Parts: sequence; structure tokens; C-alpha cells
Amino acid sequence: MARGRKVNSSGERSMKLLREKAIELFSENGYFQTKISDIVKAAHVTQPTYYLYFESKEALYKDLLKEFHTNLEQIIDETVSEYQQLQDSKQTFQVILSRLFTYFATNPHLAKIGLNESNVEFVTEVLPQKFKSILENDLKSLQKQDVSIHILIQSLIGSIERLTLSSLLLENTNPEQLAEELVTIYFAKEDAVVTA
Amino acid sequence: MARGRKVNSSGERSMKLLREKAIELFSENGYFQTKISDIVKAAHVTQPTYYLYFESKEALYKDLLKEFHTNLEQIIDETVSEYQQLQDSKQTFQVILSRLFTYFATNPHLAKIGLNESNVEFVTEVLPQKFKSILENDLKSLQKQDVSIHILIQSLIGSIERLTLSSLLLENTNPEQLAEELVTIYFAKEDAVVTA
Amino acid sequence: MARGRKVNSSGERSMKLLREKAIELFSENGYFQTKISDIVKAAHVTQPTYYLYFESKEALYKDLLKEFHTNLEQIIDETVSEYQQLQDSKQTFQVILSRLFTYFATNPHLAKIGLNESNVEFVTEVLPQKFKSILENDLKSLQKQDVSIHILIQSLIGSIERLTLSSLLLENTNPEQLAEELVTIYFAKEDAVVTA
Amino acid sequence: MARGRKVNSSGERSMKLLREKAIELFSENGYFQTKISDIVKAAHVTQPTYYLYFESKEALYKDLLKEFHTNLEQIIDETVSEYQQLQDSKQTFQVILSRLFTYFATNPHLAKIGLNESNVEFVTEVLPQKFKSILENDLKSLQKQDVSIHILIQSLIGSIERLTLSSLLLENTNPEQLAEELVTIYFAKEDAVVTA
DNA sequence: CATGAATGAGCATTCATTCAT
DNA sequence: GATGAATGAATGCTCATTCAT
Repeated sequence: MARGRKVNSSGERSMKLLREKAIELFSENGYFQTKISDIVKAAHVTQPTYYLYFESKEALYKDLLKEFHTNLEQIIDETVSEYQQLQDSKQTFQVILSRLFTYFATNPHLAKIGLNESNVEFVTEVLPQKFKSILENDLKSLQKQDVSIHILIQSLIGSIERLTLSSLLLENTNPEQLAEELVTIYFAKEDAVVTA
Repeated sequence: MARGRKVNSSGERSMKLLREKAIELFSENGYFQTKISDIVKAAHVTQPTYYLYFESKEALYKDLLKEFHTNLEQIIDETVSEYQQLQDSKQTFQVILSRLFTYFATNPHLAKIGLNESNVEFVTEVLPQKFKSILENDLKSLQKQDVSIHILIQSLIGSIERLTLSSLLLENTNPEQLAEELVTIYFAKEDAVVTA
Repeated sequence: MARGRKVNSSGERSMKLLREKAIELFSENGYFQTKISDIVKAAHVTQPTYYLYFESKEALYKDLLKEFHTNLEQIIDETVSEYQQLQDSKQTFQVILSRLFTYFATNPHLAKIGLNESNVEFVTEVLPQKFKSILENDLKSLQKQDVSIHILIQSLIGSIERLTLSSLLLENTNPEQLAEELVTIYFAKEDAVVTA
Repeated sequence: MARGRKVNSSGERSMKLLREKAIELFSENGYFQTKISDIVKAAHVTQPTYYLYFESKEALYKDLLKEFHTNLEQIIDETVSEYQQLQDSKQTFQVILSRLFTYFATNPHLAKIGLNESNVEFVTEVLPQKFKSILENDLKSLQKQDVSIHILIQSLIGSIERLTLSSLLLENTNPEQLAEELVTIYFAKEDAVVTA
């Protein structure tokens, strides 16, 4: 049997391929129903090759989650700093949503993995905190005075998750429009903004 | 331990105990990380006893999910028929939410199982349809004319899921209050109602 | 739940029923593919009832085999003593075959069990010995001088087994006719006899 | 023992060894009393190694049976085509028997497995059909006019089975001689032939 | 860089058998 | 005489992971 390095192959390529296939399979079948053997089969390499690039099944999965969360964080942070001079947190927020939805639509598999894993610290702690700091200064100007901001934000995160998994990824709703609608739901009475 | 029947043993009791422990463990660790051996250990019986009462691991799990969905359906249907003479769908809806949240708070483990399994037909098809038929007749009277009802409902379901898993089950928010807040978020401008 | 003695039941009856169902199931599915649970289900009793009458699964099976072998032995021995004054071992043999085939046809399930278990002492030792003592005195008068009697007898037993399992039990060939044909095959040149 | 590849290991060899041990154990103890754990113990490998080469316990067993039947078929077909110009079906038949017995003696374990599994299509349908087409053209010239060819052939197959399992495999009778004796039994009056 | 070959540890499920009622 | 309830002991099979090449 032929052994050793494949013609035309490079470590980089194998690793990237494995990662891609893993993302696809994890997103389609979930962590436990995805076997390393499935991943390597899809990538046309063998099992030991997987371990050349990833420490374990769990390690890759956690890595993917982390990548997802890091990307979200970046999108949010960049938008915030870009729009910080604006006093209109509603508009800022709509841009954030628009960009998040766009990112999800561009990376549907990774998004599905990340959104289905919603009991992790990022979703339960980090994200709410970020949203809070964006919204709280002029929450009063928004209409929901009677609603605790904490609950508002949890609700919002739930909405984002479900709308992404259903409308955005399954029905291909337009990201910007979805952002606009969500803002309308949560911060009605004011005019929709144009997103970037 | 000797073989055969235990002193003072009762099938009814064993089955109930197994079911309860299974619910707890499935909700805490998920389907794949819950082993039959965990369940029977918690119930202080042996593995064959499990199979005396349940066909398989999957069968029980599906059964639990079905029970959850059936209960939700009942709560919704009963409330609807109880309040159908009212023309105020907003109030009906708030009562539904209140009762659902109460049910979740009373059955936290089953609720967690059911809410974490949100890619099933009930959540993606049945529930939206029910919500739609409740809300659509006087949706115009509600304030979100610009939002497609489909998206509104998906968003709402996401909110319910996340608020239940975080505020209701982890932070013990009051069910009625949570229902009221959610109604305020989604159907503001009108007065909150007193729930039953 | 009702417990204790069934109305109208008697130990004799349960035992007989269990035995009958066991015979049917063992013959249809073989020893290993027949479960005690199958037997008791067919007999409409519960598993402990089985153990009221039989020591174990194996015990009943061995018992059935023994019954079969005892019956064969009896048929052979009785026929021999009945026909011993005759010097015509060929005719005696045909009668034996005829009676054996008749017995098999009357007890097809037990016969199937017994004939499929052909590596037991009775088939490999006892039966050949009996056949030998019947045939050897005037084997010379039969036509197969060149064939060792040992091989002739093994061949004959194989023929009996297969013809019973195929022609007799599956195709309902007439037992007497089958005996006659078998005698014709093995001891040709002489006239067929009328069997009893 | 450490995990991973053994020094000097070869898949081919492991598979062959497993197959051989499986044949031995299946033939000695039968299908149901042979455990995968027995097979791998005999082959000095672990259970997962078994599943590296065979799909399941049943798959290997069926494969062995198929191999046996294919071999028989080949032996018969080749002999027939080799001897087809001869008009003497008796001689052809004796050669077939001789070669079959030789094959059985050379592969005693596989033969035992195959001959003990005699309720399969090959034995009940294919083999009789082959024998029939060999013998029927000049069956009239053989001496058993009164015997239906169907019964003659069933009888013959039974003889082959039993003689193989007893005389050939247990007592090491000579294959050629056994073939000759069997032909003498079934087609006497004519001269024995020399087999190839 | 990559593969062939192997294994440790586990897991759902089954079945004959037995105790308490 | 019979049943409800339970268990000891497997058994086939899987999967992430690892050594030798």
C-alpha cells in the first residue's frame, strides 16, 4: 500500500479541509453524532492525520466555538467603536444586528454550531454584558420602561438565535431586513435606520 | 444482591423512579451524555429493570419529549377555548405565556429537555402555527405593522426559550411577571393584564 | 393485579401446554433462537411457571431429545421382536422404516428437533449398532458385498434423516412408500414387501 | 498492552488468522456457542480488530457458508464439463463424489459448518438440481427404476452429509474409496471406476 | 506528511433464572 | 399453582485514540 505524503498535498491543506468538513458535519449532525471517522472520510484522509492537526475531537469542537465567539465579539466591538460618537444606540444596535446576521449567513455551518451551543459562558455572560453596555445609557429613551433590561436582553438573544436558525439559515431571509425587523420589534416607535 | 423480586417492590414505583431520574439526568447532561447505567444507578435498580419498563434509551427520551409537547399543546388549547369569547388576543396570549412559564417552573427538568430540543417539528411547525392563529386576527391592532407575523412569532418563540432557560429556571423569575414583561416587549402600548 | 392460581387451571395442563409449545418453537427456530419468554408467551403463562415444571431451558430440551430417542428405540425393538422368527431381515427392516417414518409424520416437530440434533450418542452409536445387528446376519444375501456394513449403515441413517426432513415432513410423502423406496435403493433385486 | 499498531503486524495476516480461528470455532461449537470474544482470543487480537475486517458475526458466518457452497458448485461444474463427453454419468458422478470428499477432507472445519447448515437453499434446491441434471439422462440405465429420482437424490445427499461427518472426518476414511462405496450402494451392478 | 493496523474502555441490550407475594 | 418484579452475567458492537511504518 502506498504510504507517506500524498502527491500535491500540504499540511495546511489537509488541516483546512479537515476543519471545513468538521464544521459541516458538526453543524449537520451535532457533536455526538459526528464521528472522527466521518470527518476524515469526508476529507479523504485517514484518522491519524486528524490527530496530526488536532489534539482531540473535543479540542477541535471547542476551537470552533471559540472562533465563532471571537468573531461575534469582534463584530460587536468594531461596530461599537465605529459608531461610538453617535448617541443613537438604537441605530448602533441595528448595525450590529445587521452585521451579525450577515456573518451568520456567510458562515451558516459555524453559526449553527455556535447557536446550538447556547449554554456556554459567552452566550450567558459575555454577550448579555456587551448588549447591556450598548443599550443601557439610553434605554430610557426606548419605549420599554417597564421591562428589566436583563430580561429584555435575554429575550433579544433568544430572538437572534431562533431567527437565525429558522428565518435566516433555512428561509434565507435578508440579513439587513431581519435586523431592521428585530429592531422594530424591540425598539419600535422610532424610524428604522439604514445599516452598513 | 440476590436475584428476583425485592421486598416491598412495586413496578409502578420503579418505573416512575426510573422516569424521574431519567428526566433529571437527561436535562442535566443531555441525551448522549446520559447512560442507561447512570439512570439505573440513580434509581437503585439494575439495567435489565430499565428494559422492563422502557423499550430503549431512545424510546424513553422521545416519550419524554412527546409528553412535554402534549402538555404545551394542552395548555395552549385549553386557554384559547377558555378565553375565546374575549376579542382581546393580547390578553389571551399573556395568560398562555403565564401558564406556560408556570408549567416550565413546575417541571424544570422536562422543560429543559424540551427547550433544548428545539429542532423538532413541534417547535418549528406546530407551535408557530398555534401562535399565529391566536395572534393574526387582531395583529393589526398590535403595534408592529411593519413586521411579518412569521418573523414576529419566531422571535417570540426564541424569547420564550431563552427566558425560560435563563431567567425562569436559573434565576427563578416569577412566571406571571415574566409573561407580563414579554407581552410588554412584544405588544406594548396597551395595558398589562392580570393573568390567571 | 390478579395473582395465584388461575381459574380452571391445573398443573398438568400448564406443563403439557408448555411442553407442546416448546416442541413447536424448538423445532421451528432451534434451541438457541427459542427463548423461554417465547415459550411461556405461546403457552399464555409467565416465566416462573416454566420453572415450576422444568429445571431449565436445557433440561427440557434434553428431555425432549431423550423422549424422541426412547420412542425410536421402542419402535425398533418391538418390531424386531415381533418379526424375529422371520429370517428375512430385509422385510423386518422395511417394517421398521415404515413405522419410523409413520412416527415422524405423526410427531413432526419432535422429529425435526431430534433429526437436527444428529451428533448425539444415540444417532452416532446406538442406532448404528441396532441397525447392524438387524442386518448383519444376512447381509451377504443382500447385494452390496463390496460395501462395508459400517458405511452402509451410516449412509442409510443419513438417508433417513434427509428424506424425513425433506420428503416426509415438507412434501408429505407417504411413510410406507418412502420406506419401500428406501429399501429398494439399499437392498434392491428383491421384492418389495407389504408393511404393517 | 499498548495501543496502536503492533510491531510487524499485517492486516492480511490478522484477517486470515481471524477467519481461520472463526472457522475452527464455528465448526467445533456452532454459530451460537461461538462468541466473538472466543474468536479474537484464539487469534490473539482484540474485539475491535475483528470489526476491522468483518462487518458482524453473522456476516462472517454467512460468508463462510457461501464460500463453501461456491466451492462445491465449482467442483461439480468443473467435473461435469471435464467429463461431459463421456456418456457414463455414473462414472462422472463417482469422480464428483471423490472430489467432493477430497475437498471435505482437506477442509474439515469448513465442511462441518456447511454440512451442519443443511436447511439452506443451496442444499435443498441447488444441489439436488445439479445432481438431477447429471443423473437423469441415463437414470434408466441405472438399476433403480422404481425409485423416484427426487427421492433418490435426497437420499444421496443425506448419505453424503452423514458419511462425511462420521466416516470421512471422524474416522479418516479414504475419500476415493468412500466415493466408490457410495456409488456401489446407489448404482450397483456395474463396475466401479477409477477416480481422478 | 501520512497511512495501516490495532486497542482500551465503554455501551445498549438480552436472556435465563430467581425471589417475594 | 401462579405471577409480578428483579437481577447476574453476558454479548455484539462502537469510537476516540495511538503505535509502527
